[in-house]
Amino acid sequence: MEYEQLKLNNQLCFRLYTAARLTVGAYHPYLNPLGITYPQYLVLLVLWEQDKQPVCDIAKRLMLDTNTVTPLLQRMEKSGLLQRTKGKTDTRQRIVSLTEKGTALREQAKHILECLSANILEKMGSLEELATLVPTLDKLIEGLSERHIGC
Amino acid sequence: MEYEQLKLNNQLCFRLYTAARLTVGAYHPYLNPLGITYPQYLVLLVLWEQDKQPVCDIAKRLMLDTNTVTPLLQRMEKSGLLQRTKGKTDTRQRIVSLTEKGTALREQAKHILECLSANILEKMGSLEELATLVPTLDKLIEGLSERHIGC
DNA sequence: CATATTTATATCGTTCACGATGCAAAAATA
DNA sequence: TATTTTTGCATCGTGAACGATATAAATATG
Repeated sequence: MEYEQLKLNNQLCFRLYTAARLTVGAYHPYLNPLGITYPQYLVLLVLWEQDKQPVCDIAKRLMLDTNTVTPLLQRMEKSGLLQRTKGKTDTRQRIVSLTEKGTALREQAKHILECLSANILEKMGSLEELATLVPTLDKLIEGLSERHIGC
Repeated sequence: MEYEQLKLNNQLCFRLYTAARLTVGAYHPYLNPLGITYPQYLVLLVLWEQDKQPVCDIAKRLMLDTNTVTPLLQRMEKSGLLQRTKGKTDTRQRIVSLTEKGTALREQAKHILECLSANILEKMGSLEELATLVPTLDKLIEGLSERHIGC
């Protein structure tokens, strides 16, 4: 079977790609009413944990480059979720801070994961099995993230 | 811990999203020289398994909608990898068939997975561990794919 | 102190994803 | 057969991702 490896069903990456797409899609019914997208939700998660971070730190946290994060933040600023102010010690930096609206969303987002979990539990039977993915995904991510994002 | 669930590190979806991004990114050094992107590679995988399929079947196989697949195929047609001809029995259909160029790429793509595996093995230590992801990802995908893509 | 390098962010172009919508052909139903 | 519904594909708009490149400020080096 010379081309056995070239079968779609033999490819882990396709599964990751699909699982990620579908999982992000599963957030849509919950995020759409809040007026945010999944990547925007990720930014909010980071800022809810700690407000007032430079673009760079947010990017590092999300393992994204600034050329992805900057426009994302600009859109979020335009929709009133956050503000970007010039850094004081380092004027190159842009400090991102939540607005009231951005802060308030936390309350509404609090139950998303519960709802989602219940939803998936119903469809998959078990949540524990999903939890087993975590350590391996973390190893994979660590192994693949060796491209040094500057900062 | 009222907001414990809203911590980035507690979220499986973020891991899937990141792992998928990084894994697709790992294909880049191999696909870029061939002049194709990862989604285009997926289309080729499908067509290499079976040539001359309607758009719909390809979309179903990749679990994507036609509004994603159609432009993808159009770009691939423009770069000479495939052709889209009107179906004979059903004139609504567009039958997608590989060109010589598209067929020939299979030979060059044959070793990508080996190289990639070696690469990841070096960074992660084990490939078996990655294989353990597969059944769980499949269950997750099946659970989440209940939105009926027409066809 | 002057120059070179690095760093933080931004801009641009291309390619996905995907919701919404449109349209013509096929199939189902009246 | 006439009409409705479904199906297969396409188009449009928006928001990511990401490679390449630019710019100014900070830092390192001469």
